[in-house]
Amino acid sequence: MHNYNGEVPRPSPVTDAVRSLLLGADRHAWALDEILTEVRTGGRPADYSTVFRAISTLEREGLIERVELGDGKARYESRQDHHEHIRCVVCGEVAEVPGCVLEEAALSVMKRTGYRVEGHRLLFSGTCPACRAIG
Amino acid sequence: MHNYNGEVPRPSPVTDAVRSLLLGADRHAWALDEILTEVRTGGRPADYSTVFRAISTLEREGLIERVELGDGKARYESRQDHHEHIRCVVCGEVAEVPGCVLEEAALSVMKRTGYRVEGHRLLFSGTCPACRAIG
DNA sequence: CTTCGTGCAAACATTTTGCACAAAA
DNA sequence: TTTTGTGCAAAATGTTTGCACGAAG
Repeated sequence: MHNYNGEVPRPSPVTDAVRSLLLGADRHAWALDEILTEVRTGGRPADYSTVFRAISTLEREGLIERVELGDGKARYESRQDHHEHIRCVVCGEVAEVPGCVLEEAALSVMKRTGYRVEGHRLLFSGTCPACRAIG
Repeated sequence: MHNYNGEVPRPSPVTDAVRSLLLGADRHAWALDEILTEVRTGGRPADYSTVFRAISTLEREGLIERVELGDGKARYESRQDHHEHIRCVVCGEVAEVPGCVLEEAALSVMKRTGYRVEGHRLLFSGTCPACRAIG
């Protein structure tokens, strides 16, 4: 494929794989090791550092966003299709909360803090159905 | 001071200092190194590991809570006086958002995910007044 | 004598960077 | 020949644990 300058980009299989994974159909927050595993499962040998650099590029381009959900590992997800998360306090399983409940809260926050609000990240915690069934 | 059993607890200056810092008047989210610095500033030599263990104890007792605000460092704060945070995307400065805007969202989340909601953590991001003045 | 709080150092986990090489421009 | 994507290894950062000692019960 050609870019705007008519130049033919050099092939970058690992970076491309990371790109299509995070911006593809199944969009959610991926940890670095999960991305690596997924890329390798796709038949492509890849290195952690290469995945990291691909992620850094995507982040710099503003296509993805770093998310921390409380387990000490950074995750990354597409900046489109904004949604919140909920994590089970028992097993750590993370699910997504479709929709957004607080776009309208921004003004209130600005009044209270003086910050200009440009985004938010909301993490619910609770107990998932499976853990509720067990415990 | 005596406890319920009439026993005299052994003095634990470092742990006590951490305790009163996080549960004291100036309540906000503290990173481990900030806690260590603060304790030492208070005139008490202390070790990182001791602070860590004090934090672990407080967390196990349910008095404080681990919070991750996106800069790769864990923070801890009192579980009382619940509030949200907002972080400046330019300088990283973290401020608190007084009040809570979404206690009522829990039911909605439960309906959408099937999780029983037991808590939440909301992090706004934006630009703080100082960075807006500079940039 | 036993227990507990602490410091020191090392182990771990995760993220980030330096370096070299091969393939593509 | 120069540039870029990649792998390998190591550094850097932050969290957690093992061990020993000394002070308080």
